[in-house]
Amino acid sequence: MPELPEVETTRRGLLPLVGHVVQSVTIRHPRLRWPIPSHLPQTLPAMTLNGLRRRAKYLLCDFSGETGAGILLLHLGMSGRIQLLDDAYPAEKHDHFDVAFVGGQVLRLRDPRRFGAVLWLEGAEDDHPLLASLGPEPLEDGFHAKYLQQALVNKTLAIKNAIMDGHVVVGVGNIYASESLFRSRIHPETPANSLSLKQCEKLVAEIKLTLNEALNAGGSSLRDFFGTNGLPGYFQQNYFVYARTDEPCLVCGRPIKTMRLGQRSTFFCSHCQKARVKS
DNA sequence: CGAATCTCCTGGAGGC
DNA sequence: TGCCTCCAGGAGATTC
Repeated sequence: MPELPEVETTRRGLLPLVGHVVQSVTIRHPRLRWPIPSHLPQTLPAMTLNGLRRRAKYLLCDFSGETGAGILLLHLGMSGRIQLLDDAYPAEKHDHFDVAFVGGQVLRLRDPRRFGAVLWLEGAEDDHPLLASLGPEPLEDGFHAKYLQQALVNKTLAIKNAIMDGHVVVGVGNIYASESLFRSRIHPETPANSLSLKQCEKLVAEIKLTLNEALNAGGSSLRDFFGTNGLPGYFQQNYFVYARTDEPCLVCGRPIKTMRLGQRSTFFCSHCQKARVKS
């Protein structure tokens, strides 16, 4: 379950590939969330990787060559991981996709549950349906309290579901939704449009803080993250509520509660997070 | 429109 | 040991 910090950590880990030229592409199991484009082994070789960007949880790899240009879009789904190998040692069971570069380095996608994606975009990425209507990046200045409150107008759904909606803000997954709401002392069921501006300020600040902490943890474990036995940064984090059902709240000591919200497990402290406001 | 539900997939945990 | 069921979850697709 890579969240935004893991995707960003992955991006940084792959930066050494920028400037390198593709040697070959191997597709072992094309059926991810969508089929991996079958033309990639013909299209990508001889192209140069010009840059690596991230939008939401998508990795955007900019390629160009004499035959054209495009963006290789990668998504890790919930079990995906990208490794940067010094050479193409034998692939294991869930290693579905390789991009080998001149010089021997290999970008390898492993994704047991195959919720991830490998797509090829040509033309302006903003026109692509997956990217066109995304909300702001949570760590950028465009995500602020007034924006959030405005984005939640007319939304009566639970705030936890609202901040996990990529049209409101991208990159807040199930873990950090629960965590940032606890840290904001907002009950996850609170109707989204009932948050005060002050609550929006607090929530925005805590989302940024939580993600930045995870990013720092991920960054510090970069080597491990790319190793075979490494744990992603988020496993190193200490959570206030996530996956701590019945354990004592780290603030008040009462047992952490869990509930289903939008088909997702949700963790909170019923004492520290005030019951939802009736509207 | 908004909101809720369904869906993809496999590994791991728990029950018997 | 083996088999079964349940659960985890990102986010687009579908339905109401």
